[in-house]
Amino acid sequence: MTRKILVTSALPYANGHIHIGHLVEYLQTDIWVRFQKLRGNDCIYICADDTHGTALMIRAQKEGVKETDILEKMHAAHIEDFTGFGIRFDNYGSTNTSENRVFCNEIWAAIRKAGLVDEKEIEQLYDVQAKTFLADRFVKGTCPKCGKKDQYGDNCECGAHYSPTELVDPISAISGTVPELRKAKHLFVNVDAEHAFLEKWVSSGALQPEVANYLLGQFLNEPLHPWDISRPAPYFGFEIPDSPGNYWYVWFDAPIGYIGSTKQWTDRTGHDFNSWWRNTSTEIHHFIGKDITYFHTLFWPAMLKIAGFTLPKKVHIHGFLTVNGEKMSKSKGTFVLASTYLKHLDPSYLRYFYASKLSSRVDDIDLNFEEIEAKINADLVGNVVNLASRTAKFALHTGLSEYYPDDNGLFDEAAAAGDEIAEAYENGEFGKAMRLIMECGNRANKFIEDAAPWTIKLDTTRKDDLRDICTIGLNLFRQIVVYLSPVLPKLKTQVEELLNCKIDDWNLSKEKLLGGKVNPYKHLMTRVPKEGIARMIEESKSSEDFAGTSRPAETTTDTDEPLKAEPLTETKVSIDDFTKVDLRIARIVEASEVKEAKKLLRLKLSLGGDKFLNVFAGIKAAYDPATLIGRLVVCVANLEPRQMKFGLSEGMVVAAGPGGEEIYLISPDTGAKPGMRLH
RNA sequence: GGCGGUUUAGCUCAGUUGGUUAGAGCAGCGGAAUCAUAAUCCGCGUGUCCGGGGUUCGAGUCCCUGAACCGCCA
Repeated sequence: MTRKILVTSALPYANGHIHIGHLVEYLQTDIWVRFQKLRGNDCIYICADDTHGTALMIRAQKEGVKETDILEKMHAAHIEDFTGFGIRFDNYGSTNTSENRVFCNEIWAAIRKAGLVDEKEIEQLYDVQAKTFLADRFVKGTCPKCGKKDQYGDNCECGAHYSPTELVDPISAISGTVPELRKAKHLFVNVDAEHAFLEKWVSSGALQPEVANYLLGQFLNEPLHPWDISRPAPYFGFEIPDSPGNYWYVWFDAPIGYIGSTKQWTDRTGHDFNSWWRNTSTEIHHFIGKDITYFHTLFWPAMLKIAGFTLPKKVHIHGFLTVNGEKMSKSKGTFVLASTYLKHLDPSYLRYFYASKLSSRVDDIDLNFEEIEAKINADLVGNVVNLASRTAKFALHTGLSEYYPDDNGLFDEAAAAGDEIAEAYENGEFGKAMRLIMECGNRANKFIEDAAPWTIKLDTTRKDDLRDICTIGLNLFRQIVVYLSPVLPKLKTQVEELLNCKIDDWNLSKEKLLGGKVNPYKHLMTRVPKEGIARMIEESKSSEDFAGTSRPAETTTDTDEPLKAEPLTETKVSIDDFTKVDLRIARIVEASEVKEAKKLLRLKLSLGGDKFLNVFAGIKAAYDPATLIGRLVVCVANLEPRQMKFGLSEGMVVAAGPGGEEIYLISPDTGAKPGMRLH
C-alpha cells in the first residue's frame, strides 16, 4: 500500500549559515525521504527558514537594514548550501509568509475558542537605549548565588538557575547599558488542559522510548506550566490579531511554518492541502535535534490537536555532532560551514559517513577526520566502487550476458537482505543498513577474487566465462547501488549512465540486468584527499562568518581593477537593441563534464514546463558539476544555436569574471522562477 | 537536587524475547594476489561486557546497589 508521508526537518534560523552540525539532521532526513520515494511512497519533504525573534531584529538594527533584507539573503544562502549537499526539498519556504500568518491565525483562534488563553502581567528587564525587552540570553550580570561576574541571565557556570531579574548589576548585552525593570502584559496558553492527551500521545509510539520516558518523568509527572506565548513590541514577528502590541513568540509560529510551507507546495503543484494536514491516514514525520524536544513533543502536538490538524506519526530525535570528540570549535577549525566543506570535499563523503553513524537513538555522533577517511576509503572506494572498477572494463566490448549465470546464490542472498536493509532504513537505523550493504559488497568482492576474471581474460577460449563473471559482478554492484541510492544520489546517477539503466525503484534490487551495453568506466568516487581536509580546517579557522552574523553593511570602496581590466564599452545601445537579447531565468537540471574539453561543462537548462536548452559553458575550472544541479542561473535563450564537436549548444549562461577559476554565475533573488524574462 | 540516558577489544560500535567457546569494521601483525584509485582475498583477539550483590540450571542481557560520564529542568 502506498503511504502518504509528509516529512520535515527543523527550520534553520535565518540568522546563521548552515554548518556541518546542522547537516546531520538535513542529511538524515533527506536520506529517509529518498528512501521512502524509492519505495514508491507518496512522500514530500517540507522545510523553511525560521525568521522571527529578537536575535534577527537586533542584527537588522545593528546593520541598519530591514529584517527582510537579511531574510532574502539567508534564504538564498541556505538553499545553495542544501542543494550542494544533494538535499532535495519539495518546498523550502519561510515562516515570514502570508500562508504562515493565515495558519497562525487559525490555530490561535482555535486555542482562544477552547478558552485556553490567559493574560498575566510580568516584570522583565527592558533596554531603554535599544528599545526592547531583553530575553534571558541578552542580559549579563553577577550571579546572585555565587557572586561570579559576567554570567548569562538564566544560569551561571556554578550551576545555579535564576531569573534575569535576580541578577546583581545586570547589563544589557545589546547596548551595554543598565536595563530597567518594566511590566508588560503576556499571554499564556494553558497547555495543561491537554495533559491527558499528551500523556497518551507521548506513549503512543510516536517517540523513541528514552524520549517518552524523559517527558513522562520530567514534565508530565506534574501539571504543565502555562506557556508564555507572546512578546511585547518591538518584536520581529506576527502581531497577535486580538491583542495589539503583542507578538507571537517565535516558537509559536516556527512549527506552524511546516504547515505554511506545505501550503505553498500544494498551491504550486495543485495538490489538495487537506489530504496532508487534515487526514489521519497521512503520516507526519518530524526530524529534530534533541535540544528542541519539548517544543515539538508537548506544545506542538497540543496545538495541532486543539486546531484539528493531523498529529505527528513520529518525531525522530537525533543527538548533536561533535568533531574529533569535542564540541565544534572555531579556533580548532572544526566549526565547518557547509559552503566551506563544499569547496574542499565531496558531499558524498559526509552523506555516507553520517549514514554509517546514525541510529534510531538520541546519541550524539562524532565526526572524526581520520575515521571519515578510513570509512570512505574502505567502504565506498575499496568495497563498493571497486566492484565496478574491477569488472566494468572487461565487459566494455561484450556487454552483459543474456542469461544470468550461476553465482552461488549471491544475488538472491543480497536480494533477500533487502528486506532487512529496508527495515533498518525505515526505523532510522542507517548505520545498520550500511553495515548490511557492506556485507553484500564483501561477498561480491570475494566472488570476483575467486573467479579471477583477469586470469580468464588471458584464455581466449573462455570469453563467455569472462562475460558471465562481469555480469555477476556488475549485477551485484548495481544491487548495492540501489540500496545505497538514498545516501549517494550522485553515485546512483553515475551508475545509471555506466550501465544504461534506471535506478528509481527499490524492487530493482530483485531484478537482474541482462544483455545490456556497458559504457566506458569512469572513476565513480575518489579516495578522501588528506589535503582537502587540511585546507577545509584551515579555512574554517579564518572564516569570518562562523556565527552567521554577516559583516555590518558599511560602505566600502570597491577596487577599480575589474574596470581597468575591461573598460566600459563606449558604444551606446538602444532599448530595442537590448530587448533583442532574450534573457531568461533557468534552472540547471543536469550538469556533467565534457571529458574531451578543457573548459566545458554540458548543462541542461530548464525554462519551465517541457522547455529545455542544452548548453556548453566554459566554467569547468570554476564549478563542480554536482554543485550546479538545481541552482538558478540567467541564460541567453535566443542565441543562435552553435554546433560544437560535442553537440549542439543552444544558449549561453551569463557569468562574470576574468575566467579560469574566477567565474561567477549570476543568481536571481529568491522568488524568481525558470522561464521568467529579464527586463 | 530532581529527571532521562550512557558505560562491551587500542578506536567506532553490534549484541534481537536471558541459552554453547561475546561479535563486526578500523588500526596492528603474517601471508596470497596484481583486475582495480596503495584498491582485493586469507589467517591472527587472554575483552575483570564499569564495580558489588541478587534472581536463575544458565546473566553482557532481568532486579537491587554503588561509581563515572553526558543531557534536560519549560
